[in-house]
Amino acid sequence: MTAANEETGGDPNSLENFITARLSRTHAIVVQQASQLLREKANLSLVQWRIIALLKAFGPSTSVDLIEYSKMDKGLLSRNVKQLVADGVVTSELDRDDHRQHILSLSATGEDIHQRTEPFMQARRIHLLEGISEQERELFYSVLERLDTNAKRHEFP
Amino acid sequence: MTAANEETGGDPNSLENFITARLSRTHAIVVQQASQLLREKANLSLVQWRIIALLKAFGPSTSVDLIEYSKMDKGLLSRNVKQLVADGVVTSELDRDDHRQHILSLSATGEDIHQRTEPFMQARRIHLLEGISEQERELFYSVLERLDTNAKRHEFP
DNA sequence: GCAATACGCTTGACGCGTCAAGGAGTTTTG
DNA sequence: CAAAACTCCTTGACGCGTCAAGCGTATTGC
Repeated sequence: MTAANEETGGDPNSLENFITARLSRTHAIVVQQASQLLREKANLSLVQWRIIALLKAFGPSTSVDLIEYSKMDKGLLSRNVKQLVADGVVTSELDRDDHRQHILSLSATGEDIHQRTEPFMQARRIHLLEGISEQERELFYSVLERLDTNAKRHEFP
Repeated sequence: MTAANEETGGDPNSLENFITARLSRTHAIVVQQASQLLREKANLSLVQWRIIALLKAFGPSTSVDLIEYSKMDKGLLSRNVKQLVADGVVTSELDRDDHRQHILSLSATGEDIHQRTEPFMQARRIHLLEGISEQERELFYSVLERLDTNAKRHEFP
């Protein structure tokens, strides 16, 4: 009824909790570190930076495109795009063929920001993956993928 | 300047973004699935369930103990404990030696809830890890750990 | 023994991320 | 060609998770 093993960091029933909690923790650390870097270097949120990176990579896109690429939430995207447009980083123009949607592109400012921040983010990625071999990374991704599908497969029957 | 490879799922610059985004995605899916299950079966949040599981595993503990075990945030813990106490799941009594802290334990109700939900959560874990060998899991954890330390090591110099 | 400091906990405020409702526009269908 | 159904996007509301301020209590150093 008393405390368990404290020295090992203590994973009692070894455990349930564990894989999800473990994932949560690393996720939090990594995201936080990225966010901090972006805030320092460019005063951008991670979401905003992702939008910029997506537009850079895929070129002018609609919201639906970006959602397809990144799987992010409609609402989240909408709010962040709004901010980026207000800041002059992204331009938004009505699609003349379909007035429901807008075509988003990087402005000159946006391109500039991307060019300035990209090196930092690249360095960050390299740093993050330090000591992890190609092979390990592959397996890591593959496990993530299996977790995805296993979790989805269980969404209520 | 145009769209990249759409068929493969499209990771353009292959990428930055990618490891963090990838982690975010799996994290979100797994957490969401767990939360849903808990809400259905016991009307508990994931955080609440973790607290219960920790108290079950480690026995009566203070908030500081729980934070050490789980690395969760003070505030988050405080709010959730408050709720659990209000619901009669957890009992909180003032430490007679140190009036700053309370000793938290599972009530009979709490024990009961744990016993009822544990099997579901265990099944979930097994299901989640299906198709992932012991060895792969080990490596997965080890990569997570390296990501942790790499991310922390980079927090601003 | 009493100020200064440290600790445990609570609270308020904020950003992220998700969901659901609804407006404006487009396509389908009878 | 008009009603129904669908699509794109915005908005409001909510829970999670983090951070910082503050209150009460313990401990330390003078």
